[in-house]
Amino acid sequence: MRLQSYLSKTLSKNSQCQTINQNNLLKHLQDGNNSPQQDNLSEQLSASIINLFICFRQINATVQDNPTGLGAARLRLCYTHSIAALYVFFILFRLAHHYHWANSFLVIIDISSEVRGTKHLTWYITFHHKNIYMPPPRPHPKTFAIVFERYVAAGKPDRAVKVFLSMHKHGCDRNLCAFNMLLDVLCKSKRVEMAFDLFRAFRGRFRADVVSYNIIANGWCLIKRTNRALEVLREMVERGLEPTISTYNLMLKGYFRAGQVKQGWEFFLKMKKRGCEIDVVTYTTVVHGFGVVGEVEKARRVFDDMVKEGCLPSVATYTALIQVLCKKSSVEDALVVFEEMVRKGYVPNTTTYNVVIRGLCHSGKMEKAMELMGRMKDDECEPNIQTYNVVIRYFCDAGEVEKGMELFGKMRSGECLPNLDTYNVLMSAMFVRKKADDLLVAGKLLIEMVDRGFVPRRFIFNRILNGLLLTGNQWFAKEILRLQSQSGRLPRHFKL
DNA sequence: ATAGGGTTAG
Repeated sequence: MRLQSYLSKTLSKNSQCQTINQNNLLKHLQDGNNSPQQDNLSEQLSASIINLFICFRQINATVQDNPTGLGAARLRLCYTHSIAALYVFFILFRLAHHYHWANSFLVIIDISSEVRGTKHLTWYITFHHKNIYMPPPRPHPKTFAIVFERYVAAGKPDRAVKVFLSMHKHGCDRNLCAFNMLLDVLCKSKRVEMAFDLFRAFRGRFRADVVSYNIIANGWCLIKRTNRALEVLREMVERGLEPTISTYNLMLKGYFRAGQVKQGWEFFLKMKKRGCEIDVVTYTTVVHGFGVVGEVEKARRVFDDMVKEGCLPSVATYTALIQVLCKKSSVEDALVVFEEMVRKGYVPNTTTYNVVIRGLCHSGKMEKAMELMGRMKDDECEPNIQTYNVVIRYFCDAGEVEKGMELFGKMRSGECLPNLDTYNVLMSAMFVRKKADDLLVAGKLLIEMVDRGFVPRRFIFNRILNGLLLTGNQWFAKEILRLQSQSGRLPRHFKL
């Protein structure tokens, strides 16, 4: 039992864990009910479990000291080892003297639904409420936002509504805030009609405020129905609610998104004429809006105008302009603006860098892109998952899989861990080359990603299997097949 | 506690 020896070793070494009764934990592992088959755990996974174990202790400790500030870095770590996180959660759950805090629940619900779908969501909430081991008796309101979102993403919006309506049974108020969160989740998933019906039915009861109206108006804008959004705004005014600057900004954004550039521009002029306090966000929206439809000159003009009118551009405004130039003009022009902003004392952030780096990659200037990536640290922003994914993708497209792998190696050892996309890009690149060694590497990547709780698509498995069988690597093929069956991704009617 | 500008390939 490798896991057990791991645990006892780490527990005796790590002072942070000594508050936990080792015997208790080991006994739990021995009777093993309810826990995943621990014999099948790979070494790496066992190590992650330990890591997670420590994490959860720390999360709970942190929350105890300071309920508002979570150990964000620690939390992020949990997300990269979803399976291990679930496992640890349940081990701790079974310990009589251990209890989870509301925030741990929040994290675990989020993780569980990512890995297992919506199957256990209701169970979690019910359990959360009833569990006598948990002194802070009410779930964090944010937990509900996550549950709403997961149900809606799984195509079960009515379940989300149901949970909302039964919130009070789980120890949480059905208040305006929760109502707005539900509306927002529905709107963001483009189920605006449903949100609107709900809104109309309950707006009196929950005393809908500016935020509710903004959410609904924004929802109509998201599905490009600006007329409906406008109606909502009118209604809002009729009911005596004063629109805020963000109300106007979202309307403006809606026009540009719907391709109604002319209306958008007129709306902007109207805002000016009526003496709205136009802010940077407004200008940024317009610059970006013109950019999307390819009106480089107009975007530039607005950018220049704003300074004259006494509104300084922000980093986001610069980012918008740079993106416009990358897409519709040339990377060189974009770089000029980039350097100009640096000269003026702005500090580009990760998004700005990502835009420039993407532009450079797109026009084949990989060295320059790498140079900028190195520069990011000087500006105190680290490359994030998007940065890595873009550069790796373009390296792979150019057939330089090694360079992609090099970056991938950096990711694994650093703060920024690969996601599903990263794995997919790299593995696809390996299939293109069809080298026997590549297939081995791809196979290892596959094992690693399953370990981390990602569920690879069926065809990825099949491709690797085909490749391995063609190159005569029967043994490895068998391993992969076993993995495929464990992830529930076997071909239909297939028996091992 | 809830909304609110800038990043994603073909």
